[in-house]
Amino acid sequence: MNQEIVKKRMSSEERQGEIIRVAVELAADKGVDSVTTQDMADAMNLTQGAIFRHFATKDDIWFAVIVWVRERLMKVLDKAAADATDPLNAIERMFFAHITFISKHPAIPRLLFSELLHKKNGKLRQLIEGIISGYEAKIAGLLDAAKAQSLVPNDLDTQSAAVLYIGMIQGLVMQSSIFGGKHALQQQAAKTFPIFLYGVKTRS
Amino acid sequence: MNQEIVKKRMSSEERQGEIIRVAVELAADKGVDSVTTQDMADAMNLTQGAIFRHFATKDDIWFAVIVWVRERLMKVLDKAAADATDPLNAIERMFFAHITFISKHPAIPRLLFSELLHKKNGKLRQLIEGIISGYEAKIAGLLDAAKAQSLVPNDLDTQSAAVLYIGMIQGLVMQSSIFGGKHALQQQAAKTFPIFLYGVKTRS
DNA sequence: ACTAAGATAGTATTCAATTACTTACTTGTG
DNA sequence: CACAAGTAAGTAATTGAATACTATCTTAGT
Repeated sequence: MNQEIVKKRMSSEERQGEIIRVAVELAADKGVDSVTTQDMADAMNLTQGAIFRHFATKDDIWFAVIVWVRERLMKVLDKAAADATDPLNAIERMFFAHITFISKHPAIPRLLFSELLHKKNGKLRQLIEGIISGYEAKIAGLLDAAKAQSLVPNDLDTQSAAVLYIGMIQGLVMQSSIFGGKHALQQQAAKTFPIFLYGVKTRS
Repeated sequence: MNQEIVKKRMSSEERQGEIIRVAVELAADKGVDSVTTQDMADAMNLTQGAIFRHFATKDDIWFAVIVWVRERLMKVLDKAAADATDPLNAIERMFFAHITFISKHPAIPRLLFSELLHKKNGKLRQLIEGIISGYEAKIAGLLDAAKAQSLVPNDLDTQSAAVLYIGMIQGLVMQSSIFGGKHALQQQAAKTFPIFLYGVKTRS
């Protein structure tokens, strides 16, 4: 009648994947800091000790999670930028791709912007910093390109504009985490982006 | 010769104040979640148990801290807005007052945007939500007033602009927490605000 | 039958909260 | 005024619950 729902012994590689998946899921519900290895084990019908067959420390799990996020996010963003008609359009496409990505994985911003980041300066913090500053540089770079095409004014501080761009995403996430759900996020994002764009564009 | 540096028994009211002060201080260094009652006790030459003469639970301490923050912040913002020449100028003054406030108390954004917020939906979360949504409403209200004076276009979505405003602050804080210190925050803020303003203003 | 995944049952540590007791301040009453 | 009684703040030690990590045994899959 039922298929075997409970697949018993998995390879370590498979398990690592599942642990990452489950960790992301749980972080979305409870916040990164309060996810315990016991929670993870429960969520995948495993004992707590078994987790450590596949990761040496809990930090290693979060590290793997962030790497996973980076790969997925970068792929999404690159794909979005690829079809762009001009640099400003690339930013717009990246923005909405990012918002869609967050809608599907609400835990992501929490991971990147959590206290985890502020804790002791380990590899984890370095990794996250790299992602964020790389993202910022990418946006600033596109704005520089837009400047060359006179799409944005010459005196625009592209780096500051990139900070505003990142902040816009953070603000939207926080907003939707306080009030609405995912749907609200998309709608709100669509209304907020034009204001940013307007602030950056050259006046005709 | 010396005044009595070590004042022994304080009233519960005084102690509560000191606990709040010390909690804010420690949160700035170590992050909210990793401040223990022992840390607080150490920082004020008291035993850990004594803390609980003045607060029933640790959550109550954080609640009191947030209330304290709300009062201070609101006072600063109201004062800034009072001298304004027009609604847009009020927003600008509030923004820089806010940034200055954060420079002086680096723990504040951490408190408001920490995981604390996302944890179980207690009074704490409700309080923080109230502060943020109240702030947002205030900005949106000023923008509506600006609309009435044709300082901003009629079709501006003031609520979305307020989201962008809050996000701008978040982005700046994160930026400075990753890279520079306090000085960088002020400088960066001064370069970022005009972009926001430009996005909101009516074009002549 | 061999190996690696998983179970079971720990250990060590951290931390909020409590308890039993002590010390300092305050106040009502003779 | 005096001082005994009461109140409130502080201490020291402890408890109990989490929680990351480990050591040893068991078993499934090849």
